[in-house]
Amino acid sequence: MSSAGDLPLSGMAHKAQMTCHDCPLRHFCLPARLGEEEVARLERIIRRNRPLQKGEHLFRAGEPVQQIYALRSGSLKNYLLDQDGTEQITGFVLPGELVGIDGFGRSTFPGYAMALETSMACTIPLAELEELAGAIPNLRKQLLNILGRELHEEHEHLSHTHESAEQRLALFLLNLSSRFSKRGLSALNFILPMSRGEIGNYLGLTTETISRLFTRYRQQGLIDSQGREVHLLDVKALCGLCATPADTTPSGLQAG
Amino acid sequence: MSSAGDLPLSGMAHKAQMTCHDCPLRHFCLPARLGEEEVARLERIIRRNRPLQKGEHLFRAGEPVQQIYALRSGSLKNYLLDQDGTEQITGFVLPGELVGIDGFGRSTFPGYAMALETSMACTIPLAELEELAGAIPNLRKQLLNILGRELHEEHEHLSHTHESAEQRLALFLLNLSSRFSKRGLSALNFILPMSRGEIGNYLGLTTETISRLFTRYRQQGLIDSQGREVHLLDVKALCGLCATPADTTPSGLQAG
DNA sequence: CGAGCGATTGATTTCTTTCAATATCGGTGG
DNA sequence: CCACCGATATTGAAAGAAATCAATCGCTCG
Repeated sequence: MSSAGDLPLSGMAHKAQMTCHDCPLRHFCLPARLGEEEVARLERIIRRNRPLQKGEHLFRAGEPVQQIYALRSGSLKNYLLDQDGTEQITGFVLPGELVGIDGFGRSTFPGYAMALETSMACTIPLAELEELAGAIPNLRKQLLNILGRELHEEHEHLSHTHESAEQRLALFLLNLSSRFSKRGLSALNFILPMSRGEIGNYLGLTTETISRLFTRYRQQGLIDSQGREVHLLDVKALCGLCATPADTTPSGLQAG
Repeated sequence: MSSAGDLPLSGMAHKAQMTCHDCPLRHFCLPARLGEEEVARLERIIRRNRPLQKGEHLFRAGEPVQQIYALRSGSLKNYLLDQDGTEQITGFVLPGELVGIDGFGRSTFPGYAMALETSMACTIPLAELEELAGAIPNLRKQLLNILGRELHEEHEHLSHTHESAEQRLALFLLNLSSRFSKRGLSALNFILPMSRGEIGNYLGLTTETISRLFTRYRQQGLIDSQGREVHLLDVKALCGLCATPADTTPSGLQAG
């Protein structure tokens, strides 16, 4: 396995760009759409955190929602704990994405955000953000955009729920690939920040199933992989997996 | 089967309350948190639509996002069409809920909204709403609240993806029950606005599985049902189903 | 160097789907 | 008013996909 292009996410936005203005993720993040002067106003309310080590929490369920976060570097998992203490991963966060937005309208966070690797986040106080959103139309718009997009992605993910394990994992890999690519990393060669178990948990499958699928993909020449290192060899075929295998007649459910 | 308390959703907010001020759903909807004068300002930008008949679309994928909607009465399903034309239901909308919010940040709606029964919706022009959200802090806050809550509910739903069919349907019925109840309808006796097939589609199960589960629940005395009419007979047991089936055995009453 | 978690692989079981055959409901038109 | 129609719902039997149970391997970390 070569390792060309396998830059870790933790390397992103690492240098001392402590301002949105200089942040390479600026155009995906909250400051997108903002003019220079507006960015400066946003920057003024944002604080930076010390880096999180792998396994550390950015926040936990039950903590008061006084701020949300934007991930600068590294990666996180969001998860809920159901009543019997089982972890349910609801999503993975890459640099430039907001964290904690499902806490809007609640006094305390409903879930957890844990670093999958060394990570840094920007802290955005909620009261100040809401106020600023009143004053800056483009910030308001961007906030709604992010929420709307997030909601739609959730819907898409949900709509894949009933597909086969094979399709779901292919979709997952392609989704990651596209997100890495948007951040200037290789779309074809990357290192998974999460374990097989975490992928399975997220997709509603077991560790064993994920492992078997990786093996099968490898045997079919769709990917090459070793541990968390993944190379997409045949993106077209992976896409093909995601589409419905055969055209099954969409029999029921038609309303007029 | 008695039919006490089985008020149809289409009866809600039916009389000529054409203002938010007089709308019984006001406290769940966008105007929650707003003072009298602010409600009046919101009202001024809202239009009412002609009623939708069952099967009619409130909007379709690809239509420009110039407005969102709030459901006044009746019920809708939201769905996506995947590339091979299969319908994927992403949610059901009850009175007082916003529709089309996953269109924020897009030029066109990603999905469809179709009436499950005769329904009425309020139309909220997006440009005006965004502007008003700039001027009214509580409106801004409520908008974010609704989006945040929606996102969280989506996460919860997602986190149930890997549970058994039995658990998922129980969760679904209890969720509906709670939403009906919040709207002043009976929590125990209600009429499903959607078909078995639509429930299955939403939950990632087949029509047959849903049908079998209804039969099983009925045999176990958990519910009584006939067609779309449902009576919850043993809410506690239904809740029990949702909790982990595993070794949380309170007493040995449960037969394998 | 040992311990332990994560990954892989195999065998078996279980649940849900699929295929197939009625049954029932709601509406329509004769 | 009643018979008929299509759509929806129910039920059974068989097939299939993924979970579960179980064992091994490999790597990282202390």
